[in-house]
Amino acid sequence: MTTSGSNDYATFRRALRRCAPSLVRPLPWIEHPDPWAVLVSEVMLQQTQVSRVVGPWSRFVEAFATPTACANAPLSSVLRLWAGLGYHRRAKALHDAARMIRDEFAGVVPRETSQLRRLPGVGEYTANAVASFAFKERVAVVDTNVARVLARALANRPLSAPEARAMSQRLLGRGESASFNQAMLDLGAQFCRSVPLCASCPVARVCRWRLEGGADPAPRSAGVSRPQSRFEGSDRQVRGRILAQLRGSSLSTAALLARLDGAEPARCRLVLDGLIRDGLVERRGRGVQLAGS
DNA sequence: AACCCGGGGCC
DNA sequence: GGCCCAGGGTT
Repeated sequence: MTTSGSNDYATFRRALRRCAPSLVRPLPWIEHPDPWAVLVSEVMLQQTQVSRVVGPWSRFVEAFATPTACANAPLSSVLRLWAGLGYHRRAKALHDAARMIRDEFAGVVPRETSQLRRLPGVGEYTANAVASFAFKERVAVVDTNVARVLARALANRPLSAPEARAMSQRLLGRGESASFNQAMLDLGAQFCRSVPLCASCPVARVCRWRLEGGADPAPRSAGVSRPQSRFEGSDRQVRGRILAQLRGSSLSTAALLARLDGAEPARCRLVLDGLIRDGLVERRGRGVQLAGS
């Protein structure tokens, strides 16, 4: 069988380390000294491109410099700072996480992945990312970018998520983890993209897919991210419109429905009920407003 | 395992 | 129009 030996791992590790300095992007949360600021960035970056996070992240960490400051604020304030990011349940989860940090962790972001995983909205990826980037714990971070790099450069075959995690931990070796993880993310984001840019890729000379050929071993997000349903005409789109309206001001239900022209009122009411169930919106008299106003 | 959750950029 | 994006939670 054509398994890749430890030699291949060492070769790739060296190549990555050599080009890592040229890969790093000047993003404000990289090497940021405050674990809270790192946690905020990682939650915002879930399924969201880097370019869309920079502005909201800066405003957010300025408004809430500590978990306790965020925890003491109403959810409505957090939702207003979330404008432009989407997936608003993340905003509530982060607010709830801030309250858990305040109440159960003495206001200090925990450093162990097992404790980080207890925070709402923090899954395996985010826990490992915070542990590595904020606390320099020796854990491998596997997101859609890293999974692509592993499948193409090291395996040259599709990888399951568990396989990708195991490979990444092995590739990490004993070296310092934060710069390794950052280099893997940057490589995946800038060269080993969904549509790869092999001609200019700095590790093309040690890439198994490049050397051996064959079909792309990492089509459609390398199996780590899942395909998403259509957005146009979806409930998600209506949810976004409702929250955009309520970010401006509280509204009577009638006024809200009038501002959602194009969507049937019956469906809008159901979507609104969903937002209330999610704890993002609350009723007030005959009207509705952002929760925690 | 399948489904839900934003929204803009890109082809 | 379809695919992508520093994923996580619920059923």
